[in-house]
Amino acid sequence: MREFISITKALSDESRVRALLALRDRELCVCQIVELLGLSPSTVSKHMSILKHARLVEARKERRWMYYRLAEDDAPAAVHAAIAWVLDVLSTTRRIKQDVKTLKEVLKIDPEELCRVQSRR
Amino acid sequence: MREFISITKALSDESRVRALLALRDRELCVCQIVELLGLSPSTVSKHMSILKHARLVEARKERRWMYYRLAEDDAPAAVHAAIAWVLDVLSTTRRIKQDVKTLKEVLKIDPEELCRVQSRR
DNA sequence: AGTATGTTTCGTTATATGTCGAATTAACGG
DNA sequence: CCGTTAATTCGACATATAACGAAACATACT
Repeated sequence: MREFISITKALSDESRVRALLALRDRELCVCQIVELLGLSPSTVSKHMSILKHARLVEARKERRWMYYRLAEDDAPAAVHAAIAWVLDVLSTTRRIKQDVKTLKEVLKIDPEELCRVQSRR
Repeated sequence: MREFISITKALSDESRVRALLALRDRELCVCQIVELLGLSPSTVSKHMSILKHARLVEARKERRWMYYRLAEDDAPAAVHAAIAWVLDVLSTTRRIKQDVKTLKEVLKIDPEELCRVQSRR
């Protein structure tokens, strides 16, 4: 039950759901998610840690960057079912389709360049 | 997206999830759910209205009683998928199995008698 | 009409959550 | 080492949520 509630709580915020769906096709580093959502790095970091505690995403640190990706096969069955449900229900919504477009632009920018731009704001 | 978040928010509270699962096999009136959850009638009423707004449950008034039941076929696909997921993940948990037992006892009591007992507390 | 009963709404309170900016930590580059 | 940079943690604030009891509402019984 605890595990289930941690999943539904994680999925009960629009920004977190958008972040989760953004990881559909590839991993992303925090600054890329910051760019997509338009939130502060600290807020995004908090969101990602909530998704991670729910085991919906996994993380990997490489050099200075933290990469997040969707949960893989070692995650609980409840997590896989949740992800499948989210993808099924939301992939075709306006908001998520817009995010796909935005992401395409974000991915064109070199991550180092992206972080540098953000730190100047 | 709005619809989806209303579903996940509804499912992000343990009492609401327990109430939802209690409706698995039959409709229940508010006083029966009150008895199961051990919360005040006003709190249970609020919970049920949140489940109803998310379209996870439907309501029917008969005489003095308000009966709630699981959403039926006319509900959105996202709702059905959510209910299927919840049932699949939680039916076998300790808490829910205990609720099934408690419910069996509650159902033995005539609803009128149950309400009378509650109003004396 | 008047009273009892089942549920909901309202007002209040305590706790939880989302957000930011500042401070801190971790990793790299000179 | 020391400064730079990416991310996280901390502290603060505003808003949202879960809970209750009191009041209001709706229905039935006499």
